[in-house]
Formats: sequence, C-alpha cells, structure tokens
Amino acid sequence: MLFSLFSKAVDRKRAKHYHKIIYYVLVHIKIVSGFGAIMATIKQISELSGVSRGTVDRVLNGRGHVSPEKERLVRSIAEQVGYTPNRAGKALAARKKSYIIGVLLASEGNPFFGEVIRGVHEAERELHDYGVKVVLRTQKGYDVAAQLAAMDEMGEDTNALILNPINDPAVAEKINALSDRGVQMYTLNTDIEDCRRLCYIGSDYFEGGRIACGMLGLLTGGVANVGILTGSVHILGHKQRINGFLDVMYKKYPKFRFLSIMETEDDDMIGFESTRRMLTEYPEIDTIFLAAAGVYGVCRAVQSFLPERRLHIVSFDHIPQTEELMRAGLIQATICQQPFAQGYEAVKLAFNSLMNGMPPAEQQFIVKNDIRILENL
Amino acid sequence: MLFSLFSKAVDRKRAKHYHKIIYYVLVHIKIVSGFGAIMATIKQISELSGVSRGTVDRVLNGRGHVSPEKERLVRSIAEQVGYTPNRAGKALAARKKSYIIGVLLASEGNPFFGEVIRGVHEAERELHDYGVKVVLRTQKGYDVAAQLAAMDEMGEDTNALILNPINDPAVAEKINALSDRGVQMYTLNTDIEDCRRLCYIGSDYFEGGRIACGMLGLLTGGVANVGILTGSVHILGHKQRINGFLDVMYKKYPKFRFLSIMETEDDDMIGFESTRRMLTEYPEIDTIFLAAAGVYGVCRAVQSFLPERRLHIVSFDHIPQTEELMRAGLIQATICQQPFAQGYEAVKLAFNSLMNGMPPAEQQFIVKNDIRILENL
DNA sequence: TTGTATGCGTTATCAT
DNA sequence: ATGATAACGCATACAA
Repeated sequence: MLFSLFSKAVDRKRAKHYHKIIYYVLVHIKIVSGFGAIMATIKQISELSGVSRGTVDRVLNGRGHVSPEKERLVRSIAEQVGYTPNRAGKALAARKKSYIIGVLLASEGNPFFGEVIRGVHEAERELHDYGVKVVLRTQKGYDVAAQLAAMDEMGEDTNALILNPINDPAVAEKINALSDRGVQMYTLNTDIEDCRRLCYIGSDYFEGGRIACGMLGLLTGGVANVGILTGSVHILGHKQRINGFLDVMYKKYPKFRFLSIMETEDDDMIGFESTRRMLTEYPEIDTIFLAAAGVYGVCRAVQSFLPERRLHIVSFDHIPQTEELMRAGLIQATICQQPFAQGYEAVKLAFNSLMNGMPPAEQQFIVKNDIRILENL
Repeated sequence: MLFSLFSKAVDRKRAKHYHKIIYYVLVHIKIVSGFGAIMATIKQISELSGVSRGTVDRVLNGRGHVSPEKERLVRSIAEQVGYTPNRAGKALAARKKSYIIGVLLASEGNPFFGEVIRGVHEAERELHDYGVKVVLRTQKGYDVAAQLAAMDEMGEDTNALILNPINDPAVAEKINALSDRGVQMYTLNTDIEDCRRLCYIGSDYFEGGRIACGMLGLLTGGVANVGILTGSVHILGHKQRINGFLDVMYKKYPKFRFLSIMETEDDDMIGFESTRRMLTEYPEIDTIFLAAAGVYGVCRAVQSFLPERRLHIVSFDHIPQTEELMRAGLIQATICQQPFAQGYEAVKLAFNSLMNGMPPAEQQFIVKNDIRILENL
C-alpha cells in the first residue's frame, strides 16, 4: 500500500523530503485501491504532510494552537485522502473517561414503556464495550415539578439526557438550562416546542392518525358513523393524531360522519364512562377511533352497552390487553409506534453525538407507524 | 477500582503472591460497581491469575499449547469476573487482516432487491472502520448453472458468502462444499433445505400468508369468493404463503369460498392472461390473494375485465407500480418483508460471526412482515 | 507552536 | 508451554 512507504522504518527527515512529491501525486491522481476507498489514518496524514501526529490531531479536532500554513496543509491532505476517523480507535481511546447517558421516563405503570425500556437496555448492552453507562430513572404520572427536580439531579452527572417531556413551558426552559450547562438533551416519544433539544426520537403522530382513518375506511367500506376517544385534547400527540385522522377523513371518506369526541384521560375507568355516555347519546355510532390509552375501559363499555352490534375499532399501541380484545373481535387493528426502536435509537443517537463531538445530522428520528392485526400481533 | 491494585506499577511477582487471595474474594463475594458490571479485560485476568496476557489469550480463544491447570485457573477466573471481549479492541487488532464478505443476488431487474442492496451498502458503510470489504454481485434471472459458477468464483476470495439460493439440490451441495472449504455461508430472502448454511435471513412466508388472509377477512367482512394468484407452485416461499393463507381461512373464515388458483410465473404478461382466464371462468370472484410478483399484470386484467366491480386485493412487497395501483383503489393492502433490513442484517450477522469466530446464535433471522396501506406506504 | 510518549484491549510474533 | 513485546488508530499529558 502506498502509505507504507513511510512506515516507522523510515524516519521523519526522509519523509519530509518526499512528502511534497507524494502530495503532488495525491492531488493530481485519483487514488483508488483494489477494493474501494483507502482508509486514511492520522498517522498517514502526518507522514504525508511532514508534521507530527499531534499536530494533525489538533487540526482535525479544532483544538487550536497550530500555525495557519500547517493547518491549511493538513486540512488539504486530509481532504485529498478522504480521512474519516476510525470508530474503533476512538472508542478505545475514549474508554478512559466514560460517558454517562441519562434516561428519564415519566410514566411508571404505563405498559407502553416496557418495550421502550427494553430498547434502552439493548443499546446499553451494545455500547458496553465503549465505556458507556446508562442511568435509567422512571417516574409515576405526569408531575411537572417532579420532572423538573429529576432533570436537575440527573443533569449533574450525565453527559446526555433523554426524556419524554411533559408539555409545559417550565420543562422547555429546564431543557435549555441543562443544554447550556453542557448536557446534550434529547426528547423521546413526545416532543416539546421552543427548546434546544438536539433531536426528537419518536413517531409521527399525524401520520398515525391518517393511517388509523385509512384503516377504518377499508374496514367499513367507506361508510361510518364515527366516535373519537382521545386521552386529552391538551396532549400534543393525541391532538396530532386526531388532526391526521380528520385530514384523511375529509379528503377521502365523504361518507364518514363524525359524531362525537370525548376524553379518556388515558384511564380505563374514565374511558369506560366516557364511552358509555357517548354511546347512549349517539347510539348510531358504529366506528370508534381510539387515539389514546384507556383502551380496555372503552372496549368494555362497547361490549356492555352494545353487546349485539359489531363496531369497527382501531386503537394505538400494543399493551397486554390488546391481544385479548383483538381475539374477542372488539378491536380489528392497532397501530404501533415501535417502542423498542425508540428506546434503542435514542441511546445510540446520544452516544454517537458524544463520540464524534457533533450533534445528530437530523433533528428528528421518526420511527415508522406499524399496522397490526391479530395475525401479526 | 479493584483491579487497579495490580496495575503496571506492581510487578508480576508481587501479583503472584496476592492473586490467590483476590481469587478467593472474587469467588465468595458478588462484585458490583457503582454503575453496573465491571468490565474485565484480558490484562486484568492475567494479573489476577498470575499468568501472562498471552496465555490468557490462548485459553480464551482455544489456541491450545497451554497446561491443563493454567487452563482451568484462567477459565475459572474469567468466569468469575464475567469476561466478555471488547469489540473495539478486537476490531482494532483485526484491522491488519481484512474480512471480505461476498453477496450474490440472483435477481437483476427485480425491483424488490433494490432495497435489499441499499441495506447491504449501509452495513458496509458502518463496518468500514472494521476493515470489512463487501463484494456485491448480481445476476439476471434464476439460472442454476450461473449461480453455481458465481458461487465458485466468489468462494475463492471471500470469508463469508451471502446469497439468495435457487431451490435446487446442486445449489445446496455447493453451499456445503464452500462451507467445507471454510467459507461461512448465509441464505438471504429465501432459504434452502438440507445444507450447512449458518443462518437464514428473511421473512416468514407462512406468516405472511396468514396476515394476508386476516387482512382480507377484515376487508370483506368475512364473506368472499377467493381467487389466488401465485408465482409458481414450485417456489417454496409462494407455497408457504398459500399454506398460511389457507390456514387462517379454514380456521377463521368459514364463509370464504376458495374458487381458483393460477400462476403468474412472476411475470406481468402471464399474470394478465392467467387472471383473464380465471375471471372468465369464475366471474363471481370478488377477492384476490396475490402471493407473488406479476402484480401489475393481474391488476390490469381486473381493471379490463371487471371495470365496474370493486374487488378486494392484497398483494406482497412494494414495487414502483404498487403505489399507483393502491391510489387507483385496485389494491387495498400490501404486505412487505423489510427488504432493507434483510440486506443490512445479513451483512452484519456475517461480520459478527467472523469477528467472534462463532456462528450466529440463531439459525434464522426472521424479519417482520409489515402491513402497508396507502397512508403508510 | 510543535513533537513525543503512553495507554486503551486484543492479537500476533518472537523469544525463551 | 509460556512470557514479553509490538501493533492497530486515536487521544492526551507532557516535553521542548
């Protein structure tokens, strides 16, 4: 290989005499090897440019303290040889200090997050070799003060913090504060506006709503009296799902009649009661779009109050009761948002940014919505 | 940290005096650090056991030439400290020799494989740092002799070979021959029986068929006159899809009437003609299960000969015409088999086995079948 | 400003 | 059979 001309056997002085010739060759000849691109290393760049490895490192990592002409020279050569840092080498060197990635999930007792956590742990396992520590902390329910407190505590000793933020200005502010303190911030599963998070990892709720409507359109043959049950109109994701649903409904299904919308507050009991009232007020409802949690309560209400009629129901996510409800024929389809991938990718993204000292290229990592019926549950 | 007691500052002789004590402690006390498991290294094991790193390496990698008692000692300590090799270190050391992974795809002109190839390239990009070369070769159509010849050629200079095998005994035999020659063999997208491939990467065709039937059950309300179009009854995957379809049909949809099955030979023109004949012979058909390629030809036939009637059609895969056909309302749903993931995971799996010198833990890597409707295409 | 030396974990080579 | 040592690519503390 070309570069081995100046391996350790040849000292720097000889190299200095040759490096201009080599450089000339590099500039004017397109270099290819038998199998693909050459993998340039810092050492090779130092030999080609006649400066030390340390200087090359300083240039390539912008550490300063290097003369302009050498800087230009090194940059130029690195460009010519198409230098990209070697991850294995970086990882090994980085092992002395270890990165700590915090994961703060505000939702104990929400079965949806089980898979998210599995994904987090899988990423932790894979990154174990790279000296990464993952600190996971879960909280019960949506309490702004509690979330803020936990963020402060975890921000103390983490290099990156991943959380599913409560949609409250105080949380956005705290995200900015921690970001300024040097903690790389990520939002998981739900995003929050007006803050300096590096990336949102989660699903496209609007698309999820569109898919739900498309599915119900197919199931009903395009004719339906629709009732919608949402968690809370104040929760951004739920609202976006409903907007998506209505988007498809208005454009594609003129024979859909939208009769009523009520809230479950993500609770089975409240869902039961809301559904009961909805069905007594609008007994002609034959199709239910279930945009949030409380699925089991809603379905039980349907079963209790319209035992003879077969409604069309599409829900979200896959929780333990989902299979039972699908097997019973109450729910025909449920739309999942790849919870495992959300947890997994969030940790990996955070690690990669820490590793290369650069924020993720994309500000969003959107996981695909996933249609499930009984056969592929 | 515990192990640093015997860092380089302390010489081997002192270590030898202490290692039995430490060993005792290790055996009787469960070791935990603040953040999780200790990451044991070969160096630490050598210090604890009082043997050299070389010997530890010889034991842990089964290179032989080591006395039984030292072997037992090292094994025991490695077990106690829960040693797992560090991938970054391995990668760096392995860079001197570079692995070559061959990918042989027999299907030029089949749009399905575009995404598979994208997955292969993405894996290649990610593994670039680890000195992996991927050699991709594609072939037109299914010609056993051509595939055998290509296998022989590629087997010469590859450490692993991934291919979508033609279902022919000669191919199985060649897979065994190459395997015996030390090439690690993988089957991609379609499997083949009675051969020593290390792993099959692809979808579960039986499940795919079940999902298709479940979907048509939902679309038709459980009442349908069904026609099936397959590629060839001789192709294993197609047969499995049909078996899956019939499985659900018999168990769950007693009002499905199965009227006819014909072949498309994966060709649009033949598909058109087969469909035309099917629809003239059984004009009562209102539901079509499209288990193979030739999708466009079939749909055009439906459009030509039953322009007024609205059939229910479920197909497989996502090719360029699929979206047009769905938009036109001819196809309601198509079941995809994650082609990108197939290509990506195949290469990664092959690399991992080469890296740790161990075949994959599982003999199959099954990607999920994925329901698509117009809204999530 | 610039260069040198060392170490991260693993593997291979060379001595003994 | 066993131990010592160099090398892989990168980062950094230290020396000049």
